[in-house]
Order: sequence, then structure tokens, then C-alpha cells
Amino acid sequence: MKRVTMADVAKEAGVSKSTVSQFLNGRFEYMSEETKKKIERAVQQLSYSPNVVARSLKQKRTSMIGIIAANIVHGISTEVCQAIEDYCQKQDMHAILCNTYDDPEKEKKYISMLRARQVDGLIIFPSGGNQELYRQLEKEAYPVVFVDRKIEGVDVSAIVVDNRSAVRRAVAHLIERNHHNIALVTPPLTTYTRKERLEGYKEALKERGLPFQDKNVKSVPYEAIVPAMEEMFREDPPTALVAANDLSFMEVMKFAKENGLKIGQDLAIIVFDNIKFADIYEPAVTTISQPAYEMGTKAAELLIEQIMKQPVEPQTHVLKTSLLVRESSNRAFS
Amino acid sequence: MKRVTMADVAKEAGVSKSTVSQFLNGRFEYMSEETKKKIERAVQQLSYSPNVVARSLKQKRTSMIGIIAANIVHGISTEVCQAIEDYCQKQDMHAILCNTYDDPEKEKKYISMLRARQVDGLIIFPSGGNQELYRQLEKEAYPVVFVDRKIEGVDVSAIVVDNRSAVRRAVAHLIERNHHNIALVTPPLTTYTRKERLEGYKEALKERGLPFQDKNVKSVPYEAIVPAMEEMFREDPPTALVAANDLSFMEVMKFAKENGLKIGQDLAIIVFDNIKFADIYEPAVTTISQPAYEMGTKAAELLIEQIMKQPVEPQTHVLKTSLLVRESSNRAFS
DNA sequence: TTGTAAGCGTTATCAG
DNA sequence: CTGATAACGCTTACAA
Repeated sequence: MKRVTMADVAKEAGVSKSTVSQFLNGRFEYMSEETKKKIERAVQQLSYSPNVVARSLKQKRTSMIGIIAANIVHGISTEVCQAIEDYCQKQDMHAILCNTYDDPEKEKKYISMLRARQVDGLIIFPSGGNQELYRQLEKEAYPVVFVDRKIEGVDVSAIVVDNRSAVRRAVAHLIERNHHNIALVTPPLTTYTRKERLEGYKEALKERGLPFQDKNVKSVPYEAIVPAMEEMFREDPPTALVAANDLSFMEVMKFAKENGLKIGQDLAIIVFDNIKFADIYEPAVTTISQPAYEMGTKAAELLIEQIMKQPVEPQTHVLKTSLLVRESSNRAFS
Repeated sequence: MKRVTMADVAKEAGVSKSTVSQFLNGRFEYMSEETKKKIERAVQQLSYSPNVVARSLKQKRTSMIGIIAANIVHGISTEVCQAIEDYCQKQDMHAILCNTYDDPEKEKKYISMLRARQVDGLIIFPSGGNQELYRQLEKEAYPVVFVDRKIEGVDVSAIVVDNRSAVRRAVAHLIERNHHNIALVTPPLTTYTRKERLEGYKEALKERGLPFQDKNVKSVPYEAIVPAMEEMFREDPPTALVAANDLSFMEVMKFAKENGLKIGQDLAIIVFDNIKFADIYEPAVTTISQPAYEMGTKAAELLIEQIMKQPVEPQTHVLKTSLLVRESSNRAFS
């Protein structure tokens, strides 16, 4: 399986390498019909396909971007990545996906590895633990777009959602249904996103004159959610709860199931995230739905724009979530 | 942001490019401590990082593999891909993921694009629609591993699961609980996997002396599942059902919900696939669980082996699924 | 309209 | 132990 190169094609067609190159790059302007035909035939005959690596070396563009995902286990990441890939494909670009499992060290390693591979730009779900590095990228004007999370003090384009107002609205919805004892369950407040969601929760309570109670907020690692909830429900149990993302929701449900709590009845629930089975669950789960596909598309669009005609002013896009009221939250509490 | 190259490092260190190259590739055997130090310093100073593209061109290895996934929407693909990536990382390889949405044309395009990018090998969830191409790859001894599906008459390594016996066991389990009218819902029988699952279903019935009824098997596109089930349940409704994958399960649940069918009570259910929320569903869902992570790891392992010391005899690994009996199927039917 | 030749940033071969 | 020098396969001035 010796690879066939442009030289082979040139020989076969009886022209020079550069002519073949012209042909392949669609620069037909000054090319005789005849040469065109000859080359075409030779390409066919040898079933030649150009070596992108060689081209990249010369052009200093790889037509590849890197995606640094925090954790592909979150449904949202999968959707966003899919959108990015779909968009890239249309632009004849490709994406290489790396998963940091939210570990800043891995993030660092991946970023440098991707740069060594000469990717044209990076879409990052930033772990938040590499301020230095982010700033470095900014300084170098390396094409980067942050997704899902923003980083204080780093001025690069970012695609986020209206976390704060979304949660505010969700909690308001619960209050309107007579809930006064509303809990929030979230992973540790290590990210922008999570902090914003908590803020939204606080704002809603304040707005409606309800007291903020420490015991009603649990921000602990996933493994610790069930025990934390056990404590939370020991006395004065909340009648409604907001899960700050899909994974914490799973834990909440585990707790509910173990304790025979009827969702929607004993406990109203709203989840921040697109849950695949929200509709078919019994009762159907009210969600704050994120425009994941749009987030990905927008991110890719912004990045590719940066790549093409840099520099571009960094811009933050705040996309809108929607509160999809289903059965788990819609019953008036008495 | 002019990139710093090996030449720069060489100059800075006062040695030649080749020496720097030696150094970077850990060929210290004949290198004086002093030169080593000098180069080390220069690298640091210029914060040099090698250009992988150039290296790839020279070495004819990119340390990248391609993954051609049929449809990342299936939970199984995500898990498998994750495993592949994790394994690759350990081998200092990287994966570029492409999603064909089960379209053979796209599959073809992606395969050639990845080869143009000189990936060292390919892990494919084959759509089945490119026999020609698969055989071509085989002939060229291009490193390939199929995952999830095998292709008749194409002799390349494959990682699959025991689809047939798994479904046989699942149906037997239902029969043991007194179900005699058992349905199977599957997407169209376009893939090896789906055909095998149907076979398993048939075998189980036969084994237990139950008649195979055409009306109890629906193999239609996802959109058509709900209507098909409406017809199926119009008369002599089944009391148990096997969903051949996660997506058809979703449709089944939609139907059940719309028609007020109580899962586990009016209708026992078993799903072929790992369902994230199987445990927390009410009732918890019995699944045939696939060793997705293992599949991915094994596939990557096999591929990398092929890449390193080809040629390797093609081998098919059949991994074992497990029937995780939960509440949706476990009630004896009377 | 087409060919020549000089890179792109590495690695590999072989002298020294 | 280190350094020239020639690839790798392509693009791109510039010549012809």
C-alpha cells in the first residue's frame, strides 16, 4: 500500500506537480481543457487523494479545531459538541474532542497537545482552574471561544446562557404554586455557571420576600448528594426543589426513590438541563431547557470567524433558556 | 505570535537542529550533559513546543485515529467513544470523531477525509451500506476495527456483543413470569445487531414452544413506532415487550404514557441498552446492559495493536451483556 | 498556460 | 557525541 503522491499523478498525466496542485485547488483560470482532462484521468486512475498533513505544514492551517470539554457525561456537552461538529463539517473543518473530566491539569495538557497539533482554534468548556493559561491564550490572540462558562478577567468570546434569570424564573414559578420551602441542589460552586444559578435562586426568594435558608442549599459532590438530602429532609423538609444540572438531578431522584417521595406530589422538581426522558418520566419533569445545539453552532461560528479574519472583538453571547413546565412542578401546593 | 521552531532552539542553544531533535526524542545515549542542559534551557526560554504536523509528515504517522460513529445519539456510542479516547490518551494517540447519522454516503466521505488526514487507523460503527469500501480497506490491510456491528464477508476485527443470546435470555425471563404474548420493538432491520436481536427473540419463543406472531414484532423507523404500537395494542395486546435499543424504548414509553399503560403492571418491559435513568425510573427499568466501556477499550487496543505491528489476524470479540432485572419486568403475570 | 525551485518544520542517514 | 544534508508531500512565487 505505497501511497500515491502528487508526483505520481504529475508523471502519469505528463505535467508538473504545480499544475496538478493548481488543478486540485480549483485554480482553473489559465488551464487548458486538455491538461484538465489529463490530470483528471490520472487522478482517477491512481485513485489519488491528497495528503492533508503535507498541505497543512505548508499552509500553516490544519482545518482542525480542538474541543476541550469538561465532562462529556453531561448531556449538554454531547449536544453542544454535536452541533460544533455539524457546523465544522459544513466549513470543511474537523474537530478533535478532548475530555478533561473537569481536571485543570488535564485541561492544560490537552490544550498544549492540541496546539502542538496546530489546530486552528479551540472551543473550551473551561474548568476555571487555568487562569494563567487562558490569559496567555488571550494575549497571543489565539482563536478561542469559551462555552457554557465565562472566566472572570479573561476577555475571550463566550457563549453562555441566562443562568441567573432562568433559575429566578423557575423558583418564581414554584413560589406561585404556593411553595415556600424550596431547596437547591448543586455540585460544588466551582464554576461560573453554578454560582450564577445559585444567585438566581437567591434573587427569586428575595424578590418574593421569602427567607434564604442555608439548610435548603446543598452544594456537594455527586456522591454526597443523597446523604446531604437525607439531612435536609430530616426536619422541615422542602416541598420543592431545583436541581442545578442533570447529574445532580439523578442523585435527587435516587434519594426520592429510596425514600418513597412522590415527585410532583410530595416534592415538586425542576431541573436545569435538557433531560432526554423528561417527557416520558412519570410524572413528566419540568426542565430549564438549554439551547444546546444553538450554543454549539454559535461557538463554532464565532471561532471560525476568528480563525478566518482575526482579530475579532471578543463577544459574549447570552442565549436564552426556556422553562418547560411539565408535571413535576405544576401542581399547586396547599 | 510567530511560532518558534527547532531551528530557533538550535540557534539559541548553539547546537544543530539534529542535536535538538535527538534531545527531544529522548535519544540521549551519546549526548553530553552539557549539551543536554543547554538545549533544555533554550527550550524553556523560548517555550518551544514541537510541530506535530511536521513530524507527522516525516514519520508518516499522525498518532491520530478516526472514529466513525453511526449515531452519537445512542448512549452506547458516547460511552464507547469515551472509552476509546481514554485508552488512546494513554498511548499518546488522539481520536477524531465523526458522526454519520447512519448515512452511508457520509460514512464514505468521512472515511476518505480521515484517510486524507493520514489517520493511523479507523474504528468504525459500520452503517453497512459500504460493502465495497470496507472490502477495499480490508484489501489494503488498512488498520480498522468494527464496533457494535459486524459485516458479512468483510474480514476485519470486530467487537460485538452477544445480541442473540442476550435477547433469548431476556425473553425467557419474561416467559418465566408467565408472559405469553411478548412484543419486540426495533428500528428497521438494517444492521447486523438488530437482526441478531430479532433472531434471539424468535429462538426464545421457539425454545419455549410459543408461537411467533408477526403482529408482535414492529420494526419501523422511530417516528412510526407510536402508531405501530397503537395498532399492535388494538387487539390482543402483548403483556410484555422488549425494546431493541434505547431510542425505541423512548418511543415505547411515549406510547405507554399516552395510553395510560402502567409499566411493570399492564406491560412488562426490557430494554436492550444501558439506560442512564434505569434505576431511578418508576418502576426501575430492566435492561440488557452492554459493556460499553470495555467495548471501546478493546476496540482501541486492537486497533493500536494493528497499527503498531501489522499485520494482525482479524479477530472477532464477542463481549457479554448482562440482564439487569429491575422492576419493570419482574412481576409475575397472571 | 505550465514548469522550476524554494520552502514548511521535522526526522533520519551518515560522516566527522 | 554532533552536524550536514536530504527527504516527507505539498504550495507558491516567479520564470518561461
